[in-house]
Amino acid sequence: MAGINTVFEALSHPVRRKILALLRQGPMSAGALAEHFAISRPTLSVHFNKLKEAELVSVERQGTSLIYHLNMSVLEGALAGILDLTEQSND
Amino acid sequence: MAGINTVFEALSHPVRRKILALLRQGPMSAGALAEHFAISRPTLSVHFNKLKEAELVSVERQGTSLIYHLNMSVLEGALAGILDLTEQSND
DNA sequence: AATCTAATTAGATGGTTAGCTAAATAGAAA
DNA sequence: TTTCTATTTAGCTAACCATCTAATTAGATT
Repeated sequence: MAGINTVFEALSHPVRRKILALLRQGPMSAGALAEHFAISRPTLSVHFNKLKEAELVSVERQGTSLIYHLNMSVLEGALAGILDLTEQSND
Repeated sequence: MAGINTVFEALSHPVRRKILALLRQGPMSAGALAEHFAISRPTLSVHFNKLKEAELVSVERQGTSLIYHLNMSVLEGALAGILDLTEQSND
C-alpha cells in the first residue's frame, strides 16, 4: 500500500491533478491524455509513474496502448486525510 | 489570494500537515509547536512560511511570541479541490 | 540601555524534481 | 521478420526544497 505521503506528494503537481481530472470521466490511453498537455510525452510518462506509485491510477495494456484508470478509493483516502485536519477530535 | 497550487504544494509535506493537525485544536505559538518536532526551529519556521503563503494559517504577535492560527476556509478549499476530482461532472 | 527570550532571516549544502532529447521496449501489422 | 506505432526508460541539466548553523530582529525585563 502506498502511504498518505506518496499520495499527497503526487497530488502536489498541477499536471498530475489535471490527469486525474481527465480520468474522472473514464479510462484513457497515455496518448489520448497527452493531447491535453503541452509538455513532452516522456515528461508526462514520469507523471503517470508518480500517480501509479501513489496508486491513484492503475494501468492496463490494450494492444500497443496503455490505458490509465482512476483509482477512486485512494483519492477518497486523500479526501479523508484533509477532512481529518478540519474536524475537531477529542483524542 | 493564494491559489490552489500553492495550497496543494503546502499540503505535500508531512511536517506541514502535522502542524495543521496540531493547530486544529486551537492557536499555538511557534515554540509550542516546535516541541512536537525533532527538526530545528529555523527549518520549522520555513514550513510556517509556506503555510502562511498558502494562507492555510495566519499569525498574530503576542509579546515576543508569534501565535499561529489555522485558516479553516482555505483548508476547505483544498477539500473541495479533491472532491472535484472524485465527482462526475457533465461540463 | 543592556540583556534576555522568542522567533525569524541569511547563507550554505545535499538531495530531489521537472523538464528535455535520444534510445529502448512491446505489441501490431505488413 | 522487418517495420510501424505507442509508450517508456535512460541520461542529462537547471531549478527547487529541506535542512543545518550563524546572524539578525522584535519585544520584554532589569
